[in-house]
Amino acid sequence: MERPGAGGTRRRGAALEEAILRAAVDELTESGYAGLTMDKVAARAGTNKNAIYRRWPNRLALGIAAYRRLATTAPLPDTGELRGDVLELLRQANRNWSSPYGVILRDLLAASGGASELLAQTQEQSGDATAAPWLIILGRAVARGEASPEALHPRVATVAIVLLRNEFVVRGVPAAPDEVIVEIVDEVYLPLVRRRAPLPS
Amino acid sequence: MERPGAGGTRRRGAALEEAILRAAVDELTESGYAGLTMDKVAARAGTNKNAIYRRWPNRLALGIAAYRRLATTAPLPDTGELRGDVLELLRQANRNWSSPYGVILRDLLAASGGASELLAQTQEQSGDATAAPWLIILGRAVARGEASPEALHPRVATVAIVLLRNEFVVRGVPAAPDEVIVEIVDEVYLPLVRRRAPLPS
DNA sequence: TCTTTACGGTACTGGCCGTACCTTAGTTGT
DNA sequence: ACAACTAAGGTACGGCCAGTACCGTAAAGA
Repeated sequence: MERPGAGGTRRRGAALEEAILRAAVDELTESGYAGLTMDKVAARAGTNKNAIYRRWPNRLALGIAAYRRLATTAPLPDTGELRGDVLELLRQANRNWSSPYGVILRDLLAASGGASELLAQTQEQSGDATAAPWLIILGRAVARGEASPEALHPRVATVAIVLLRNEFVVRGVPAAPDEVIVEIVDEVYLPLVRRRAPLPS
Repeated sequence: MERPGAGGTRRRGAALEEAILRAAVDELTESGYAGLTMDKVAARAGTNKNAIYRRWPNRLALGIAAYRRLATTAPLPDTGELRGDVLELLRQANRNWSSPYGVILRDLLAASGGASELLAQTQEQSGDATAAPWLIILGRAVARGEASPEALHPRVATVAIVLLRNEFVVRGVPAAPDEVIVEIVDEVYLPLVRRRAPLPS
């Protein structure tokens, strides 16, 4: 459909792989994972399904490979104050998950049937990758005396982002309103990490 | 395949609907939503796809109707102590979500594409239904002086169950280990609801 | 008994995944 | 320069499944 230098040239190897992947990414963003069909990708890349199946074993693998192209990493905020950092991290995630990428990610997770050996290292997976930025900004907050050292625990540190993710899991597609984010921060997260209450009597 | 009184009897109306739904439930528990095909349900109910499509517009609707049959409600725990109640509620949810039902629910949620008008009132949806039991056991805890009145806020009250749900969303199928539940309770939930820290200087 | 309703049977379209097989062009080694 | 190999292109399937169409026929109601 769109061979570059039309005529005799026949693409091979990396060039063709690149074209396929680019076509898959386009299909994914336009039609989502449900609309990602092997025939359409092949047509769009100006090739046929053979070339795809020689590189990826099935549709899911292609979908995941294409998704990896979309995953972006934003720089870690550093506003000098814990509340600002937390709000910014949450708003980044909110934007990201409410974009088409978030929908695609959910579909891929569903398609891989929970047993996400394939998705495994797609960022946001593996827990560590999720926890890392939170531990960093919390570490800075502890140094400033804004947070208690006991908060430097993955389960505690990631509470805010987990609550936000829940909004997407339970309600569907659209972005969480900013009030929700503020509420998570002020009603839950900051009270939790600031100073832990002593055991009662 | 299994008409009850074989021979001349032809089922109609409610009886047939019941048989279809029962067949769909069986298929759903045996093969999950992915394995729920209209042909198999029809065969299993001893009828054909027409009878199904006269009642439900598509596969998803049938799947949801069948799922509703599986959703069970457990009685609210009342151990006389907040920690015990919380642990019990979480363990109930853990059992439920790690059973086949949890997998099916996730598939249905994914298939309805976030816009879950259909799933809407399948329990565990609509927020209120989720928050209600937590507000009740927290209310008792507040009366006993075990928790702070500020904790009687849906966002705060449901933190524990949301964190547990996250375990299922991020990691896949299997049950969360009991240590995770205990950690959620002791590291996050109880510190959060007991006594809120005052704003720092 | 006669009419209406809805079930049963069957066949079909259309979409899509994944595979097979063969032809042809580009690449590599000699 | 030529041969041998590798990988792309073309095309045609098989199989599965959702959803639709049509028709004969049993049950329910008047």
